[in-house]
Amino acid sequence: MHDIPSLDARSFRELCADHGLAATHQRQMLYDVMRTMPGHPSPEEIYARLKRRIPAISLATVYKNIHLFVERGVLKEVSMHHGSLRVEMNGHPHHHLVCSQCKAITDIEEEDFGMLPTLQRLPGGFEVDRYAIDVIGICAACQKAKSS
Amino acid sequence: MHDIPSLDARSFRELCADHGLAATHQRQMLYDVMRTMPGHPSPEEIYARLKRRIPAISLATVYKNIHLFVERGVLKEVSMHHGSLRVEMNGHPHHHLVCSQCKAITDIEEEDFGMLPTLQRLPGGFEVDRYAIDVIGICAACQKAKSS
DNA sequence: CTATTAGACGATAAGTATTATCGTCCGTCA
DNA sequence: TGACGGACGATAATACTTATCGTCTAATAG
Ligand SMILES: [Mn+2]
Ligand SMILES: [Mn+2]
Ligand SMILES: [Zn+2]
Ligand SMILES: [Zn+2]
Repeated sequence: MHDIPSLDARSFRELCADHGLAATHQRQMLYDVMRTMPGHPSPEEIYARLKRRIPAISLATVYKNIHLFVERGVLKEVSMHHGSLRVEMNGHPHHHLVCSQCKAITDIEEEDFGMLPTLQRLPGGFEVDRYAIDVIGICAACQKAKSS
Repeated sequence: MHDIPSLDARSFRELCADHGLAATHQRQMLYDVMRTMPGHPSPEEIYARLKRRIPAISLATVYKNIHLFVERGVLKEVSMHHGSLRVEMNGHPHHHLVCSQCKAITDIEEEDFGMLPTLQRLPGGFEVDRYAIDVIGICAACQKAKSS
């Protein structure tokens, strides 16, 4: 278990430049906080942490910039099965195990997953970017709870 | 283009009995309205149609019974990429093409899709029910719009 | 037949998540 | 040193959903 190193200002500026964004202090702190949160944290959770670094930050700014990051392709949205906005901080290509009981979401790396469906042709010329696969089922914890 | 035949009261009673639900008039009309709506209609859209048949119906009743149908397995929830509750009325096993530009969602039948991923083993004994696959990309309309 | 009771319903208040608005501030560049 | 445009924070507003509660209804027990 090693800490995720902080992104330095230089690389963050580059990241922003690449995506046509102004590199503000709030954005860098937001991005950095998100990078260090595992799983798929909610805007509120992100906001709570970010506030420790920038007490004056506003929740609206969090929402605005998460959306901005998603629009510009810095982050991917992964809003399924939650009641709120989520973004993907796991950089590896991966999919999700979704427990239909407790709604828990677990990452599963693409390489641990088996083969991808090989799609030959698509209706009306749909241009594929990627596959997002949810494995719906019951997690181990909920199985145990049910059988008891 | 042929109309979807109305579900008769007898079969609806059976359906409800199978799932441990009281077969009320409101529920039958709700189910019947939903059956005849293509795609993934929102609660509001369903409510609007249902109101024509039962002017006194309440939106709360729509929500309550959609949730009930989902809980009891009469319907499947498919809340991805929308800002609101959606259920799947397409009975065939299928997946979705999702345009990342305009957010349009199109069904794609499982058999038209290619093979399913063959999952060997699952982390910690997750019990698989089904796969929900979203093909993320750009729809034909948005491609045309972009290139123009 | 009543009386009882367990949902089911409709109206509506409340709650959550999200977005829009707006006044202000700050860094960049003429 | 202004002027400008984008970003920020506060907060009002919105959209969606759920909780509450009084009433109704259909089935059941007496
Ligand atoms: Mn993930
Ligand atoms: Mn569908
Ligand atoms: Zn679970
Ligand atoms: Zn599109």
